[in-house]
Amino acid sequence: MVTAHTTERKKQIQPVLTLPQGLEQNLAPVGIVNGELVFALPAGTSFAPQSNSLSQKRTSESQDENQPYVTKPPNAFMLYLKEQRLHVVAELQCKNNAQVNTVLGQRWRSLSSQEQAIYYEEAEQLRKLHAQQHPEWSSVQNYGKKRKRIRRKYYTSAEGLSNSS
DNA sequence: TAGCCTTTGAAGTCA
DNA sequence: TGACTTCAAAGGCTA
Repeated sequence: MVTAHTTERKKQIQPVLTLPQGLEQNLAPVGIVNGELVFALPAGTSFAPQSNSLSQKRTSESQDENQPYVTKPPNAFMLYLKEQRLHVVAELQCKNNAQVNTVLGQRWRSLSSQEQAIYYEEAEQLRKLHAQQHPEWSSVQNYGKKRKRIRRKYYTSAEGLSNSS
């Protein structure tokens, strides 16, 4: 199931879960969850969250253990980071994420509670959706796997098609 | 090439 | 119940 943001919001938020090209147009909405259209993926089809090559890699690693890797749902600040990172990178002319994230942390704290509430609400919906999709999942399952990761800076649409869900 | 840096928040464990 | 730990994103940097 994939949630698409179709409702108007005070602040435009890009979809956190981005479908590979060509797949989105083949989907039909199957319902509405929290005011958002929910799509069902075709049988045997999975997708990867945007820029989630790492998750895809983790999935393949975990498949050795017959345990599909389920990524932790992002919190409100993570959603804010994802949305604003490119703006700050362009603004600062700096791709150092440690520095960029420091700036975004400061900006996050300077946001009004109303502005932050948009992201909290978004994160809450993603948590609920995640809980529906993976009712048995616990964040503890991912402990100890982060530092075993193999990082790849880029991913292809083909990679994005083969993530677990 | 694996892991750190850097941020906030969620969620889990433990005393 | 509070303190603590780990992971979520992300790409440059370091050993």
